Amino acid sequence: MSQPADFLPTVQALVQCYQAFEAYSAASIRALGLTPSQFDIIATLGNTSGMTATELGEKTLITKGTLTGVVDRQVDRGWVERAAHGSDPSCQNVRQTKSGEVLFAKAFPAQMAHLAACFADASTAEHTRWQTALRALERTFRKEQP
Amino acid sequence: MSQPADFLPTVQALVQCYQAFEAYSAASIRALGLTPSQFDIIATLGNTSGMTATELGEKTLITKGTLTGVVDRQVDRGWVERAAHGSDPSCQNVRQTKSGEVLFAKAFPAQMAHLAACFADASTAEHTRWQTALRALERTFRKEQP
DNA sequence: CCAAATTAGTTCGTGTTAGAACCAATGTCA
DNA sequence: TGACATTGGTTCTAACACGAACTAATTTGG
Repeated sequence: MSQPADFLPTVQALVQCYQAFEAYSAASIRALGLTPSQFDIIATLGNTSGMTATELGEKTLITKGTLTGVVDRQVDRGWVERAAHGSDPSCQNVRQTKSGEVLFAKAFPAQMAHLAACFADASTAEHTRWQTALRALERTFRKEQP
Repeated sequence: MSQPADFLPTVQALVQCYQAFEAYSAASIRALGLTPSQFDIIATLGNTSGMTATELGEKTLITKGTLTGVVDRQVDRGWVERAAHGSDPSCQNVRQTKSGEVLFAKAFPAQMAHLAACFADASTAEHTRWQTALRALERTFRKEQP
């Protein structure tokens, strides 16, 4: 049986790594006047013709109850709009407005540049190692789920 | 210069891995009738004679503004208390009550057992790989900070 | 010895979060 | 065709979350 002494360092390393990423990433997003969730929506909707709220929730990992509010606020700001879904009238199509596209065109490259800066001297091999390790660890957490 | 195509998969893997951990971990914490933050406080304060709010915030990575509210609610529930700090009267000593200790004694082992379950067949070598990768990735995010 | 900078906590405003209960429209099956 | 489950969204509640502004107490400098 696995002991806390074995897995706690792993869990702590994961949490600290994620927090470091969050802090680094959020700093630049906030500098753009956005929250992380708002950026997430804008980035996901950018260069698409919109999608249903359910789809948007799946891609951004925001639950549907939360999504209603996040989208509401973006509608208020005029960045996205809810339109009727072509085929299925019970769905809606959430998509960016012109002003949302302008914001996307400014914010997305800025954020990519910010992230690129800290990865400037990471090799391809290193990225491969990271991805392999992270995916294996993710499977560890998922395999126990129903 | 680093391209999004290089580092985005890494970032996505990190976020998805963390989300998987959060979901797995939070499920069992909620089953105990606690929130992740509440558990964090209880676990950090367990088996100690208390600490200052600042110290508690550093260990749990909860910012001080948030911490006031989280501790308030635990005081209401009778799990922790704010006492005067021995030496420095401008500090306080946040510590568990008897009832908090009872909760810790029940909740902490339960959560450790839950985590142990998913790590049951992870080798020591695998933990080492994970920790090495995560710490290197964390440094990547921190080295750019002021 | 007093003014200015620091430190520990609280308060406040805005926004995010999960989950449960809810509603309306659609689909299923007897 | 009519009860019934399913699906897509919204609403509600309780709890976090962060940053900024604030208070009170302690240091530090001159």
